[in-house]
Amino acid sequence: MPEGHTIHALAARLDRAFAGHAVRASSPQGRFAEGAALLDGQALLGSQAWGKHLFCEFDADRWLHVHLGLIGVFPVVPLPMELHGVEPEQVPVTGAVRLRLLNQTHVADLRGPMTCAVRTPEEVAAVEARLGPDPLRPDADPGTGWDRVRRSRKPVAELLMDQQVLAGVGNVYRCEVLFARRVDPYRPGRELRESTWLSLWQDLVELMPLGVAFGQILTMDDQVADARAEIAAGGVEQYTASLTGERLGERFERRFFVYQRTGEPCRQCGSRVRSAPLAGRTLYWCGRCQRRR
DNA sequence: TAGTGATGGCTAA
DNA sequence: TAGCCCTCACTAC
Repeated sequence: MPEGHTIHALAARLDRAFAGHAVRASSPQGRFAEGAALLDGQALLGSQAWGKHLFCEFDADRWLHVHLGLIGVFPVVPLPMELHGVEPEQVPVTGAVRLRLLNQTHVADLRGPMTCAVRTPEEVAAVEARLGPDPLRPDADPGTGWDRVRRSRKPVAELLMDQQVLAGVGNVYRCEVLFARRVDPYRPGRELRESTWLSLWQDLVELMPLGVAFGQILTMDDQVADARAEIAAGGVEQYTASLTGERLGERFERRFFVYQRTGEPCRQCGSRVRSAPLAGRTLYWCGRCQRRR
């Protein structure tokens, strides 16, 4: 279930479990045997995310590059006490594990990724150069995304999903922020005002860190307020650190403005939420609230 | 128990 | 545009 917030949280989890020490790497499935051999025994220096791409820096200028795609998973799990410090082959494997990272206390099994490769620093830079600004990165500049949007005839809902325009935004965030700002999803990028683009960007900058902190996408005003209050009270750091899998411990009820609410009444105006395919995924929107003005 | 669609996106055609 | 990665949650039977 990877939009960008998932990958940022994953990078932090990997670092908490593995960074700073040598890691055992293997490919139980066999499809990444050569790459795993390059990483095996090297120290993990640190992990970072750019949009939906995960980069883990190992010793000797070796970078693990992972993209989960739609169906990939990479849970980081504490080893049961009886398996602490055992040899890698003694830790049971279930299913098709492309890459396993293991140390004395944790195991991380990567399954079903779209991309799993060992890269050079130059190759990592080339991947990052193709990506647009990531609202979760402090160095991100929304202006580079706007340069593409303002010249494009494509619908804004398609541009929001284009990783060269914005890195890390997936189908949930695109539908929800377009609704929140009452933007017609079919409005061509070149007809969008810059102020509208910046308001969409600002919403993402404010909402996506909540996704990282709580492990789920939060967009509804009341849930966002509750999440912010919890962060202000200082209770979230421990909560985040305890997250291991993707769906463990959902703190908030799953609830959105329009996402996956086809045919249900719009929470704002009561008219039916509509849906249609756009850019390869199902777009959800309110035809009345998001009418072009 | 089997089938299906999904919070992606690359490659081949 | 179809295939693919081959997981996971949910639904129909």
